[in-house]
Amino acid sequence: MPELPEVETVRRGLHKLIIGRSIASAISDNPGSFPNAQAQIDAFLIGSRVTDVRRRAKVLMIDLSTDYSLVVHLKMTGQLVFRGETDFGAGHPTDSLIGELPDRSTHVTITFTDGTHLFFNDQRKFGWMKLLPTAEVGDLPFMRRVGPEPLEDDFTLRQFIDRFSRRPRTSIKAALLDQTVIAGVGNIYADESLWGAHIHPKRLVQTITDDEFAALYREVREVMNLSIEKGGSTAKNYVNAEGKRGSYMDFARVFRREGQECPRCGTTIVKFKAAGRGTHICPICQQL
DNA sequence: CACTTGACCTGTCCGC
DNA sequence: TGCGGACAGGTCAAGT
Repeated sequence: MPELPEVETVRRGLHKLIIGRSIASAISDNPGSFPNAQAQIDAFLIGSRVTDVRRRAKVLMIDLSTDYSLVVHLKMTGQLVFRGETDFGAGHPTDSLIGELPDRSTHVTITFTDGTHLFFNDQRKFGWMKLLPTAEVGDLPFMRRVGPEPLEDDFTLRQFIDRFSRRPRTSIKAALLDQTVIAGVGNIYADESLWGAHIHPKRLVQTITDDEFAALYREVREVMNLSIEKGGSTAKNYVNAEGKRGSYMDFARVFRREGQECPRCGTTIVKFKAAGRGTHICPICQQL
C-alpha cells in the first residue's frame, strides 16, 4: 500500500489514538511479521507506555517509555488499525474496509492495559514490525541510506536537483521510486507527479531540464500534500489507523485510469511497464 | 559501479 | 466452473 501520504495519515491517527497507552500483551502468529525474541518483547515492550509516533520515509516509529521503539514498515498491504474496547464486534462504519479484528491477515495483536487493541494486518506478509532501541533506529541500513523528506519546509529545489543528479543515466521514474534519492515517493505519486510536470516516465534523468525539475519538485510536493489532506489513496486495501479508506484516488489524474480521458487534454490515458512497475501516462502531455 | 530483474507472499481478476 | 498466468501500493539481493 502505503507511500508517504498513507504512512503519514496512519502516523497522525496513531498519534491521536495510542500515545499514553500502556502495553499489556503482544502476540504474533508469524515470525517474519515480528521477528524479535520473546525475551526482548517481555523486557522492553510489555509494560511500556507509548510516548510518541513518528515517521521517516515510509517507516513508522512507535516510541516507548523504555527507550525502545516499535519500527514498522507496511510494505504493500500492511495495516495498523486501532480498535477501542467498545468497537468490538459489529457496527463498523461503511467507509471501513475491514470488519471484526483480528481476522485472517492479522499477524500481530497488541493489547493495551485499558483493553484497547492495535492490530497489524498484512495480507502479503511483506511488512514487518521490529522492536529496537530508539537510539539505534537511525543505524538501520535503510535509515542510513534514505534521502531527504520532500515535504519538509527546508527541502529546496536545489537539493531536489542535486539528489537526482546522482543518477543521471536511469529513468526519471526509477529515480523517483529510489528511496535513496528522495524519501517517500511510490508508484502512485510517481505517476501523478510526472503527469503534473508533463514528463514521460522513461526520460533519462540527464535529459531533464531545470524547468522540468522545478515543475516536478512542485508536483511531488503538491500531490503528496493533497493526498495527506484527503487521507491517502485507497487503491486496494489501504486503511488509516481507524480502519477507514483514504479518498485521494477520487482526485488522481492518471493512476489506475487507463482508458479514461486525460483531465488536461482529453486524450485516452494508457498503461505500460516502466521501471518494472505499472505506469500510467497521457501520451500527448508526456512525450519521450 | 550503475542499473535492472527476480524474490518475497497472498489474493484477485481475466482469458481460455 | 476451473485453471493458469498476470498483476498489486515496496524493498532487497542477485544478476547483467
